Amino acid sequence: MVSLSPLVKSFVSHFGEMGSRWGINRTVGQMYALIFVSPQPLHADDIAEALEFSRSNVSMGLKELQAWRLVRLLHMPGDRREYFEAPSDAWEIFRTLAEERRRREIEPTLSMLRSALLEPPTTEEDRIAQQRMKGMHDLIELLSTWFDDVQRMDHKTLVQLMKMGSKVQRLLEFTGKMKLVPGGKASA
Amino acid sequence: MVSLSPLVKSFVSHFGEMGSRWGINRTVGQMYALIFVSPQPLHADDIAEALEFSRSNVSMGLKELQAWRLVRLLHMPGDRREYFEAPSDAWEIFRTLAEERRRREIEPTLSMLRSALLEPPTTEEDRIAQQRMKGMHDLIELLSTWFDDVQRMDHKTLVQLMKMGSKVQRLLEFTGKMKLVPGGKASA
DNA sequence: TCGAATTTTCAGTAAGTTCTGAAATATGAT
DNA sequence: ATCATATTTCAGAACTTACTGAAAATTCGA
Repeated sequence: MVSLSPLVKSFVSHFGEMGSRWGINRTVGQMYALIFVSPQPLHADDIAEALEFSRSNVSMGLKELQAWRLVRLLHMPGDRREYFEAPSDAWEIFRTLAEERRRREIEPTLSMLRSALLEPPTTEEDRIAQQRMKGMHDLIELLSTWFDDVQRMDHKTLVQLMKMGSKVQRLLEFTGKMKLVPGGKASA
Repeated sequence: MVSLSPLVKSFVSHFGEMGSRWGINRTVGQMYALIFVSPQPLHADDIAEALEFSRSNVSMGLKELQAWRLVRLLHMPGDRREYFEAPSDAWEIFRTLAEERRRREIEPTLSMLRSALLEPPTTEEDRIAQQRMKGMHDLIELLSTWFDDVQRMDHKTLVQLMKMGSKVQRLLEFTGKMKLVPGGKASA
């Protein structure tokens, strides 16, 4: 794969742009995109050549992608270079991204908020500040445990649920009249 | 408010750190945190003084926070300076953030993918690349419309749903046996 | 309309980050 | 153990972004 098709080129460069809006940098975004669309696993020199990056930059980038768990390292029989591939199942990618972002961004914030809320407020200002922090804390925690739960659901159910969209509201209203309630157990 | 309490200080500086992991920069993150916990609306000089930033930096930062719709501009009677406050309802903030990120990050990617998928593939490589792009496109679209729907749901239902977590799965299995199906209408 | 108060713009600099090439290190076949 | 191949590290260069102070523009009361 010495030169990229226009299709792949535009995908790769879009990921470059977008990558920098996320924490990931431009070249790392491009590397990921390239690995993602590649039919075979790639090794570092493939990537360096295709994207015209220095070999060392590719090495760093691959380290970062591994840290995000967005690429998998593998070996080809009779070749001692390291090859990389990206999971092609979009759900798996989404879950990985969500988990990593949560670990890096949400958890630290939650623990900061928790410890801030333990401090006894000394002034009226602090009391109000804590009140707002509590609102933020509670929402983050709610979303966070919900996400945990949802991740454990099976794939098909999740799609079914999403496709229902807000129709689920009617379902809840309806079952609210029965014994199936949050925290309870289904029974007709 | 000439000096910040330790409580507010640590909240503000945490948001500084975190801000830079998001697209928002350190000082803008701090400005937001300060406005968020402040009992009263603040004007630019308050912020510049409290955080020791230049007045012009504060002006830029406020512009950015307004662009993100994270702060609201308001006026105090008999004072022509501009005051800013942040919505204190965590749900509202979450919704705003989600909408803005979607507009800035998701939509452009979706439209790039859509146009990439319209190209007739010329090589086997491109065919595979498009297949992967399609997986990504479909997931993003599913999540995206789902999010739209959910946003339209009322607040209480949403909390109820989240608190159920994966128990919703049992509910779906259960109602699957009745006439309430995705796309259909509830009926006992 | 003038002028004081306030906000915005912008060029220049400071700070931060990304990328490279060269050197160092690691790996595995012989 | 040696050598060829592959990967990593790292100091500095190139680039990008953030921040400031000074000047310009805007706003509103008198």
